[in-house]
Amino acid sequence: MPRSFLVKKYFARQKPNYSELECQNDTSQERFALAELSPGDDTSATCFTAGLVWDLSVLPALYMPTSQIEPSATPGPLDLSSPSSLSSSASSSGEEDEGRTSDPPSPEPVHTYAPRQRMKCTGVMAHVSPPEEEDREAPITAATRPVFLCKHCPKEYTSLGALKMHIRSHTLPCVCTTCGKAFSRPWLLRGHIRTHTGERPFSCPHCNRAFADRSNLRAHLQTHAEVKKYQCGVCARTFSRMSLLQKHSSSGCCSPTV
DNA sequence: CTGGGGATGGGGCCC
DNA sequence: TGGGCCCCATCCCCA
Repeated sequence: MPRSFLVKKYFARQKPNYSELECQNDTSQERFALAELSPGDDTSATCFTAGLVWDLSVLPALYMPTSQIEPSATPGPLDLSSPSSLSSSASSSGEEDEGRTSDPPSPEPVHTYAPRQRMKCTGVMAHVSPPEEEDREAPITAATRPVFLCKHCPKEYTSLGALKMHIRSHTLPCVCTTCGKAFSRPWLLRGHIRTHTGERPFSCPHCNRAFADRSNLRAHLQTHAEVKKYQCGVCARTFSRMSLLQKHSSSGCCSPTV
């Protein structure tokens, strides 16, 4: 269930000093440009793409030996003087999203509370796992299929694409020009930019309340539902969010969950 | 304490 | 193969 258990837990818990987002794993050789990313720092190689800032010095560096990373090869400061691009293009991309908003959540089955097995947050992968980690389904047969290892953390992937996607969560190449916060994916940044622009392209058909994020609208729609998505297996009470159900369960209505 | 909004992360899927 | 998006999930904060 928790998909963000791997990295950057600190991200949500504490408002990070974004200038410290560099290499939490302290792979001392690996020095990604994010270290230089601070609000207003235009010296890092960044460029605008539809309101996004891409740190071009990061991406190519991911997949080459550090010895090949040539600092001088990174493009010099690009033209960052497009202040209007932030809000305007952000809204345009938001409008793209809006075009797809219209599929309201179909009637979804009510989920009874059967807490899924929480993946162990060990950060230890199969090939280095102690034997007791056999709870991992589908044991990896390292001998028969390629394994792509993240050099920032112990995670491993069976496809390069998946690994590249994962590595972005370390390098955070998408940087907000307003506050300097970095994200792993462009659309995450777009969503973040909406917090600056106030754009809320997702509106509730029931109450016209607007949201900047589709997921939040979806959660909100649950509040309109008579029967909510998450149901207590003991008292049959329903909740709009899993977290509420979990609170409910752990607060004594039902036998405490583990 | 509960319910809900805001913000964010990541895997999977589609093009 | 990569980018974009969907969907689910989580955490924080506030009323």
